[in-house]
Amino acid sequence: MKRKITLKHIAKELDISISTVSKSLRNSDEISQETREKVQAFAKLYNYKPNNIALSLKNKKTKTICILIPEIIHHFFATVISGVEHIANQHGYNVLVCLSDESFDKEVINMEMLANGSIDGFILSLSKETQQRRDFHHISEVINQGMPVVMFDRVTNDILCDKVIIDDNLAAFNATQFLIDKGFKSIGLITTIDYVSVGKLRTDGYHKALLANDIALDENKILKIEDTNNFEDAIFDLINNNDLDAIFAVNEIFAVTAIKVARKLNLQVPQDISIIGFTDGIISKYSSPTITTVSQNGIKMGEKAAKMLIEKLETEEDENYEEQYKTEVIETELIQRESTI
Amino acid sequence: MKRKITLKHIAKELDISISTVSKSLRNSDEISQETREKVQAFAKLYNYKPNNIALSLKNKKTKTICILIPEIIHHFFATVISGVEHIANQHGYNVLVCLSDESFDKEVINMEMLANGSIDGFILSLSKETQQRRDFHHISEVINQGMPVVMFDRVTNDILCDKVIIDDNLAAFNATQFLIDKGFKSIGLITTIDYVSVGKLRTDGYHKALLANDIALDENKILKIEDTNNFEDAIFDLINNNDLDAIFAVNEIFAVTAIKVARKLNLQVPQDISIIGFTDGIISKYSSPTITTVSQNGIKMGEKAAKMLIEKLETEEDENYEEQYKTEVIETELIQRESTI
DNA sequence: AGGCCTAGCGAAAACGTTTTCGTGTTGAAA
DNA sequence: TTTCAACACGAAAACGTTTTCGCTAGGCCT
Repeated sequence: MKRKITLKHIAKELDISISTVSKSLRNSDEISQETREKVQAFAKLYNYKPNNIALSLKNKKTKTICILIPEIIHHFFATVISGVEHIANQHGYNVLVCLSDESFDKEVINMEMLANGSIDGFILSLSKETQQRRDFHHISEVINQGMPVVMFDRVTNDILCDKVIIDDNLAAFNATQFLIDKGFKSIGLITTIDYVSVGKLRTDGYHKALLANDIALDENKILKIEDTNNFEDAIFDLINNNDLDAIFAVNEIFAVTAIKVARKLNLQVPQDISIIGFTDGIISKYSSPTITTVSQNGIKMGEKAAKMLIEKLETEEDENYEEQYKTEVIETELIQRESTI
Repeated sequence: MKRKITLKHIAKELDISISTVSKSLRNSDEISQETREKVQAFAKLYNYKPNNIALSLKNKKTKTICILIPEIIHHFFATVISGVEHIANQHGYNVLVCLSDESFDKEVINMEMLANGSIDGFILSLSKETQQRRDFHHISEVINQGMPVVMFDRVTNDILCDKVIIDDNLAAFNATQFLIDKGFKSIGLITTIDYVSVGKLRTDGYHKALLANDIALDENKILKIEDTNNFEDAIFDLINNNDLDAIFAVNEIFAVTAIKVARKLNLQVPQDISIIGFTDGIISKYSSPTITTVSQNGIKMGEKAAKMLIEKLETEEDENYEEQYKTEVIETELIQRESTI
């Protein structure tokens, strides 16, 4: 078991000072060619690699960013991480993944733990509980300490920072309009309860589309799901009690479950009822019928968020540039598949 | 923007030495009650938190582990990360996620980058390319430096370290036997090319089951897929050219595609043909018909791997305990759903 | 010969901790 | 009065770097 070799070891072995070793390795012209070569050869031979922790302490930069998300077993978040990792890697950054499990406390603890020099910045998406409480002190605290934060997807207006979102409202509007254009008038909505920001925005988009086309809003045709574990019966009732000719669901699971329920009710998709989902995940692609959906490009969101964060980190040097926060909107796309006519 | 406060600041402000501050905060009885309280109050007021990097440098422990996987947009790996994160969090560790993108080079670079004190240990699953090359020098090097490594799922016998696997061979045997017990004799296999370790093991299990039941092995009924982007036609040919009454697929995607192809060929699943998949992911659960599958408990694997790694890290103190490597086998389960009769 | 410049190197501080080992001041015992 | 222990605290080393600033020796110019 070879222990890691340090500058000190090299210095002692070659009988020169630590400074000389350090400078030789960085090819400083303060040091003679001869000495440089000697040191570099020795370092290579013993496979010297600088200790990152020491560097971090010295430079006050860890070259590590944290992505804090509600959960990871979720295709969308996984794609975001993938995008973040990709860009981070390109710029020599590592990615720490932290999970809040949709819990406010875990979110707070994680942020406090890491705000002590462990990382250079945060990319985060709010937990449900945090959105419900509307308590964001932990985030503003971190920002106040001078640590850059980029929020994505589940964001809040209460915090000033860089953000990456999709236009949930518009995307939902377009999806609903798409259904209306097909001639449907009785369009159901399967959504989440309002405190989930994106759920609310999508619901609003649905409203707007109906309004724009003079279709009366019927609350009976709107299902707000709270318990994400058991909602099949609720969807059953929704479809059974209303004479729907189309459904807009705010996520994949709701959409695929709607298809399943429709089949139970002897309704053919898309012949008898059209269904549109949200999030172009693996389910939409492989379900049968495949699902028409609003694609929410997680990879792009992750990439954008990482780029914004890293740019902030690298330009931070200039003390005298003034803080400017941007909100980037990633465009969505309606991917037509088999679940709509 | 409040800059982070350090021991030095507190010392200067209170006009005492750094040592006294440090000791006071750790409640050392070397320091008078009075001083301790004063310091602690001050620290609390200014929200002092020790700098983790400095601690890491001092303790030569980072309380961070890295999970290095081929990709993250893959339900199984996401569940493993989730399991790892869960246990790591419980023990006060952070999780760095690194992606090899199935590339040997990226795997090597990542490991070399992090083996310089950035992390305390690795949890890893080999990239395809690494398995193909059978070049594991980067891993043995890291182990030689005294850094604990736990491999999971895609492992190799060429490296001695802790491992967490499922019994792929047995699981495939059982799945095939399950089909045989249903009375099927013409069973197709959709698998990967042999250098993917788990693919080979599952193929072997299929062989064994046929052998044990005196069913002749027919190479025509075995499809080895290399290009994971375009294989639908290959599956079409497999089903079309052989009179299969069942199929065992070594992953979800192959299974769901087989169902789709079967439907194209006017074969009803499961009435005309039964299909079993591998990996209990989101597709199996939500496809229609839902897919009978071998559940490979990713969460458990992640948890187990994290537990093994952390145990090694925490007991490493005792220099004189001798290295002992274990291989843990996580049990699989055949989850019966609608794709088999 | 004296002065100055430069090449080549080393000492030391700094990053923020923890910890070991003093050191000075008490008060009490001898 | 001397001695000694206990108490309360500080100095400094250590972790592994980078970087600023000095220092020395040699060579050149006047």
